[in-house]
Order: sequence, then structure tokens, then C-alpha cells
Amino acid sequence: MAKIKTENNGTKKAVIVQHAAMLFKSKSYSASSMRDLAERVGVEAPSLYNHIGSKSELLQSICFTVGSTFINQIEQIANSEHSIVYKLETIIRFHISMMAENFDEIYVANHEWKHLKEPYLSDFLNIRRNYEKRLVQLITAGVENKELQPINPYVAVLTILSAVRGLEFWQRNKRNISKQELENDMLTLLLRGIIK
Amino acid sequence: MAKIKTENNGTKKAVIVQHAAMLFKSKSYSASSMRDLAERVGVEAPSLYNHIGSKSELLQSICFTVGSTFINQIEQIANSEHSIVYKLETIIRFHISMMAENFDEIYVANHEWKHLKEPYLSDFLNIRRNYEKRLVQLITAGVENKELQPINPYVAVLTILSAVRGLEFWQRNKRNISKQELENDMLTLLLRGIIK
DNA sequence: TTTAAAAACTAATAAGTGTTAGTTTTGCTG
DNA sequence: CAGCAAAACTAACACTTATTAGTTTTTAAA
Repeated sequence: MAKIKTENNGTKKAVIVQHAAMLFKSKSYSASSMRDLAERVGVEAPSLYNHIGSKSELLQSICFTVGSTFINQIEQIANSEHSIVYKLETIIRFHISMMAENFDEIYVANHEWKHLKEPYLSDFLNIRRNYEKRLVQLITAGVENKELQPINPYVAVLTILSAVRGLEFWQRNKRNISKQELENDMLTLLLRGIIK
Repeated sequence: MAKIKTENNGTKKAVIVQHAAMLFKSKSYSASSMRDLAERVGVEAPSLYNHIGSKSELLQSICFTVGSTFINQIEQIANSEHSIVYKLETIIRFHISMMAENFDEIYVANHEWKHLKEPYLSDFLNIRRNYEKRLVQLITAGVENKELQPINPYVAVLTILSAVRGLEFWQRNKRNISKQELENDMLTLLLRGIIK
């Protein structure tokens, strides 16, 4: 009866994936049923299978889109000619922007990747390890450089990545804190510390 | 046939809850079945109901134990007579220790609270809001104090809590980085920043 | 307006879910 | 060793799950 509305741009599969991201975010992957998803899309559950292969394919779609976006960005920045501090700042700002504009997908990629099936699970973890490795290299260079404090690069990466991930809590308070203020204060805290 | 082994200390329910924490951590709450849990405990699924009320009661147990532990600690520290920086440092160190010693429970409380049923869901969120509020008060006092940089206290709290939460990734690298090094480097980064 | 493909539908399947009922075994206490 | 409660078991329940098969409707081109 009701047909899937594609908003000019994009395929019907894209519409389903986007609804899936919202659903998986709010209920988690395992607790989300294809009937839930169908209802949001405005269709009966079996109709979804005219456009997608399976439930787990949806999760794959979400996780790998997010993964490659971040990998592309860090490759681009890493190969540019800037100071380490500038590169680091740019990367953090990118995380914050992505968090603001693609919240659902990033949330799902961060929280639900566990439910990927092999070989996708391994592939995804490789992508993530790769990303972390590049960040570690960047910070290691900065420490040798004396641009950065002499701290363990792994700890720095872990702290930075976790801090920007925590922006998901910001979504609740969107009204109280502007993106600009958030970006600047978080950068200050991570780059210069909280102690005056 | 096989009986639940209680290791001198604690009830059989405690044993089940601890296994549940491990299971929910590795498979997520929704994807964990009572049959999975029973297998880990070494018993048939219906036997669990001699000791517990329901699956969701297990999640409640885990979440509220963790919640009250943190609330107790912050109340104790907040009411003590120390500098803001010292209090902040103590709180961060407490998070790191808890993460090292009660990893499963904390992970589950952080990731699976969504599946709590009302009124427990609301109660849990209240506890968490309360904890954050106390931290915000502490940092606000520190900013007025001039002990801390003039940044938005909410952003600081969000960043700090997310950073320590990220210690869950450290579990993978436990062998490479000692707890001491981790604690000191993360404190340095959060309190003094990464820029030299 | 006929035709063919795309995409919706209904009905059904096999597997898995939390949980209850009823029964048997276990282990302690008298 | 008898008896009793605690705690295990098996069998079964009512539901939900992702997905398939088969059919009808919709859409667009001829």
C-alpha cells in the first residue's frame, strides 16, 4: 500500500539504512526487529527484502560507511603539510562535526559493531585498529617533535577518541551549549588541560 | 545435576549476577539468552529462577550496584576538605581503579542501561544526572576559584567522564601499559593538556 | 491500453525467547 | 535413616524472531 519515499536523492535501500540507524541507535541492534523497522519505513516487514538482503547487511552498511569516512579523512590530513598540533586539532574538529551531522550512524558504528558477523567483524576491527594506529603515529611524531608533552601516545589516543565519542551525551544538551562553544572548550581541555 | 558454586563468600544469586555481567558485556543484554547464562553458570535455564526473579532483575542489580558505588564515592570526596584539583584527581583515579577491578559490571551499566524497564530506567538516569550535577558543581567552584581554566563546566564533565569511560579499550592493551602509567598519563592529559 | 518489471502484500515456517508447572534429586537436620 | 526444604531437572507455554514463498498491486514504458 504505502510506498517507500525516496527524497529525490538516493535509493530506497538508503532510506531503509537511515531508518535502521535511527532504530538501532534508540533500541540497540538486537532489540530491534525487522517489524519495528518496517513500521518506521511505512511498509510491511517482508517488503523490506525487496531492497535489502538481511538485517545484518544493514548493520554492515552503517558501520563501513562510517569507518571509511574517518579513514579517508585521516589519510588526507596525515599526508598534508601542517604542524602536528594543527593536524590534531583538525581531526578533533572533524569528529565533532561528524558527531553533529551523522549522529545516528556514528552511534551505531560505535556501539553495535559487536553484532557484525564474520568476516565483517574482523574487517571492521581492522579498520578501527588502522585508524588508531595512524593517530598514534601522529602523536608519537609530535612527542619526538617536542610539540606535545612526553606522554604515552596510546593513552593520548585513547583519551582523545573517548572524549570525542562522549559527544553523544551532548546531543541531550544541544540547546544549552552551541557547537562552537563545545568545539572550542573541548579542544582547550584536550590540548591545554583543565588546570590554569 | 551440577550445582551452583558459591565461593565461600556471597549468595548463589551473586554468582549468577556476576556471570550475567560477563555475558551481557560480551554479547549485549538483548542478545544474551537465559540459556546462554545458564550454560555459563553450569545449570539448566529454569534452575536460575530458583535464585532470581527475572532476566531484567539481573540488569537492575548490575546497574544499581555500580551507580551507588560512584554516588557514594563522590559524596564522600565532595564533603571533604581539599583543593578542587585534588578532588578532581581523586575522582578520576577512582574511576580508573573501578574500571580495572569491576570492569564487567561497569561496562554493562554504561552500555546496557537502556534496557532497564520503568521505573528502574528513570531511577538510573536520575542517579547518573545526579552524579554529573555534582561534578559540574565541583568544576564550577574550581573555575570561580581560578584553580581551573574558564571553560564550560558541562563540557569539562562530559570530556572527563567520556575519557575515563574509554578505559574499556585499555583492557585490550593491559599488557602493554601499566595501570600506573595509564593513570598518570591520563591525569596529565586531562589536567594539563597535551600541548607542552 | 497492453505488458512487464518493481515492489507491495498475506501467509507461513522453523528457530529461539523468557518463563511456569510439575517432578525428581540433593543435602542437611533431627 | 527419615523427612524436609532447597535446588536441580524435564516438558511445555505462548510469543517473537528473521526470512521465504507465492500472490497481488503499482508503476512506467510500448
